[in-house]
Amino acid sequence: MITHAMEDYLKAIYLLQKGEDAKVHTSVIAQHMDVSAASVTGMIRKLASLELLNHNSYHGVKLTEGGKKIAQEVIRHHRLLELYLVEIMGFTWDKVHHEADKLEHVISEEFEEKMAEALGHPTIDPHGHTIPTKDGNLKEASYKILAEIDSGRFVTIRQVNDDLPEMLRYLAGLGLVPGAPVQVVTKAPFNGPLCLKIDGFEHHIGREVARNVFVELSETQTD
Amino acid sequence: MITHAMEDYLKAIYLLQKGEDAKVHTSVIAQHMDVSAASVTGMIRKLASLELLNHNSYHGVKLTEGGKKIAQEVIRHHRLLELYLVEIMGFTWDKVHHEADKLEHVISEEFEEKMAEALGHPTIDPHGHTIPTKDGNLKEASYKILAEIDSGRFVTIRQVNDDLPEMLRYLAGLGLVPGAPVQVVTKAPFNGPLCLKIDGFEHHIGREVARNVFVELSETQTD
DNA sequence: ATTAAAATTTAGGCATGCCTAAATATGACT
DNA sequence: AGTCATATTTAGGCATGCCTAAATTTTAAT
Repeated sequence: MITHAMEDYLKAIYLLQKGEDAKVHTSVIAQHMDVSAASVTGMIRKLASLELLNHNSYHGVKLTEGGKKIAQEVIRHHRLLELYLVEIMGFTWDKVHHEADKLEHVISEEFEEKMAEALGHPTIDPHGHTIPTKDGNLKEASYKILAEIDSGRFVTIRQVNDDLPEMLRYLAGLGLVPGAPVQVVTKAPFNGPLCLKIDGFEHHIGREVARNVFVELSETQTD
Repeated sequence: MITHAMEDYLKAIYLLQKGEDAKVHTSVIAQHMDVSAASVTGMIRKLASLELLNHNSYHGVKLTEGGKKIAQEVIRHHRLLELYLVEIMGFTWDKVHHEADKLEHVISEEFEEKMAEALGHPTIDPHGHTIPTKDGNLKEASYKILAEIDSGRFVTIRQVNDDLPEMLRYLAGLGLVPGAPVQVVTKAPFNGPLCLKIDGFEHHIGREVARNVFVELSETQTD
């Protein structure tokens, strides 16, 4: 029996397991899930006994195909829910992460299908993350971090971190949402703020925010 | 902190506490929730310590105002969910009880409000049960049991039990849904079947089914 | 290679919520 | 009032999932 806690761990490990072969360490999981390292070790033992991951003691874990499949299903639930809550129910994009975190564990496959149909089988959630397909395909596009873009470049916003409601409200107020074209006008030194031209207006945002926004370089354009 | 299990107990006790002052006994709760009597005693102790109910040892329990309030909120969630799943998402009415039983504990107040708005602040769920108002008003109409209606009488279907998916599919196939006008043509003796005239056609249903359907007497009519 | 710091695991504990078996209280009948 | 069946509670146990503190392993630095 897969419990909600197990699903949460599998999801976290999947998302932290950036490189396909990279091992994920206990401490990283513990920090991401806000539990003690000892708790992570305990859960790892349980998941390993169910062959949902392989554990190399003291050297991290790696999901098996079975573990990956469950993680992808949970992530599909989560991202479909986020989009459904925004598009169909009228939630603002800062509230949906928390709501989806609870709902993702309890909805049925039929609920998932009804959402997918209502949304026209979407591929991207409100924050720009790829929605895994039903058969478990998840190719996360790898975008660049806005904070690391050179000044002068033109970019398109592609993704924002979804778990910081206040930051999401701030970003929405600036127009920094997926799809928005933006120019990095200047970057102040000593980790200073970025000056961005968004929709014709200049805004200054700190590096911390800029590290939570992911972009794609545009063809250089003159506007 | 109110756990999901506590919410389930409070909901069950509320629904079993038919008369306003009636005590609900341990064994009745145990049977309704499919757990042992000992488990019920344990949970009762916990709920009593939180002053959500009063426990008169060996003589049953009675919800306090606080306990009632929580029960009503859970029931409001459940019934709004059932209607939302049917009306907005396109579920059939036999599937929604199970889905709502899981969702009712995890949705936010905002989720509840969005559903109520989308549905136009409804008062009745797909099976004919009253949806408590936000301020906790629940006047359950008391209908008559179809099995106990005298032959010859005209009735309107008002309510059906929502937790037996197969029976719900059967009833829907017959047209025995809330709002349907029906005549009890005959009742076979020795707990035999009822002959009903529904939408011009005669159908024969067993007593067990007829005990799960609740009706209101119509003005006697000639049709 | 030794040692110290950091990461990880083990050990033991706690709350929740379920169980079975045993003890106890209630209520109905004689 | 005494007896017995039934209902309820108490006692003790188990799985889950978290915790802290102690022991152990790894890794990095000298």
